[in-house]
Amino acid sequence: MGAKNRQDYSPGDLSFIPWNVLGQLSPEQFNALDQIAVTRQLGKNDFVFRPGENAGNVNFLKSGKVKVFHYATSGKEAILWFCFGGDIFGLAEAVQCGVREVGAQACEASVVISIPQDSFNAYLFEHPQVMFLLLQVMTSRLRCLSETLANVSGEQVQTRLARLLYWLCTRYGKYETDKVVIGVYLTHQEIADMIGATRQTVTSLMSNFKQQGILEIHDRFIHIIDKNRLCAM
Amino acid sequence: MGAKNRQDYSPGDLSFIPWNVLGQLSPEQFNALDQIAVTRQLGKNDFVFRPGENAGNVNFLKSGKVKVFHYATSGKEAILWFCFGGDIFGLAEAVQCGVREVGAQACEASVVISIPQDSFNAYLFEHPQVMFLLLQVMTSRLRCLSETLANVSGEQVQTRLARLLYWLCTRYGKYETDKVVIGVYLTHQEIADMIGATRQTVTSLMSNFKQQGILEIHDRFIHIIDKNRLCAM
DNA sequence: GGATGTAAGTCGGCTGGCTGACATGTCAGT
DNA sequence: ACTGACATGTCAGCCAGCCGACTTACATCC
Repeated sequence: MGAKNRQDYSPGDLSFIPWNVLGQLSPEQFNALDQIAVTRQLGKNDFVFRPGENAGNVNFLKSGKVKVFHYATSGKEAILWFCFGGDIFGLAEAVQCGVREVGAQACEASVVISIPQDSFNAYLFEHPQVMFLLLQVMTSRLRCLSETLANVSGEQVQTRLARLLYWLCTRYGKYETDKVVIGVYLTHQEIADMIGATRQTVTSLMSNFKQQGILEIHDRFIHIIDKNRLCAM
Repeated sequence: MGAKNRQDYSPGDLSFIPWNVLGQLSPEQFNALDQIAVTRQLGKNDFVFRPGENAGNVNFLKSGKVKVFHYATSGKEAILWFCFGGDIFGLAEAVQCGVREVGAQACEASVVISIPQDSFNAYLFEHPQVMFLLLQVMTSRLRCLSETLANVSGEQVQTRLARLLYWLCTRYGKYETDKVVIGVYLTHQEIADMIGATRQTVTSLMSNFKQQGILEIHDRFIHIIDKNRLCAM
């Protein structure tokens, strides 16, 4: 079921359960799902759904990048996570037939498939293996959010940024000789929204990290030079 | 499956899916579960499990009160939620065979049943209805944590406290004539840990609320007099 | 009774990080 | 080449809320 054994696990390594759901389905499971799905093409900044809408379906991201976020009353948005190829999103409200509390917005051109809630639930009972996989993915996200929450409510901004970068390394990092390239492009604003800080603070902390030789920016991508120093914070 | 219909739902009302899992099982489902479980009696402040331990089992709370929390490096603890009769906890790590990232501690004398991970997974495949219920509960908690995260990272402490009190009303409130009694006893420190603030700040804000006539304390229990004013914040 | 422990209440001082404002750099479209 | 849109970089001012320290009020236990 995609669970590696215990040796692969290190504290804070939340990629233990791959979030890519589609990639973990058997061809038969995937086809059955694909048949009840509707495909949607999205441009940059298009919404898959907005907070307040009625939730009638579940979504999978075939390609692109989608952010799932939550608005505070102040208008500030908290990014819960980014979805990449194969990720499921919008399950929570669908499975509970409620109103969307979060929004999902494409950060770049993306392809999304949507499945009506009822057919999806029926599908799950026909494929208990998939239901179990989803349980694993959801609990994995729960752990991830728990950790984020503990960080935001108990750590300084610098620490939170260091943690986020470290986490991005383990989840989206491409390892090269003596450095790690974070394979996703994030703006300072997005980073700020992920750690509960302001854009300005992120900018200045990133400059600090650059000066300290912890990281470098090339082609808008973050290269982590000294992962250990990051870990120490 | 315990899902009420849409009319019962109001924004922010996260009690939509009851978290009480045991109470939603059929007698047959419960007995099958009970047979593979080990019962444990816990005194006040006993740990069910601590952060860092290997997670080999899933727990249900039969009676009492257990808090699930996450330590920050500073030693500060973030309380993720409280568990009451029937709640499941410690599923995340068990289902992923990992190390505990959170701790679970009894706040009062409690009775817990524990089920080894392997037998529990087998049980789930034999009872897909229960697996689906867990998926609902987990996604419900995911929503709850998402909301908390958005609050902590985007709202003032006063707002966060007001939100927490409001949420406690809907989840644990006993409605009496023109007031709501929050049916769980929480110390200021615990409240602070739930909203990412300090004990002192909570104390002084609670005094404010008392002076404003929003709430009263009787026998250590919080009575909400003016729920609307709370809601407005 | 006294001792010990835990929760609640109060206050002054300090500071991390937010606010707002502006300058610079870069890209896409016309 | 010009324009608009968006990202990054920088800085002064300010304040919400943390920190540390102390007091009071109840419990519980010997």
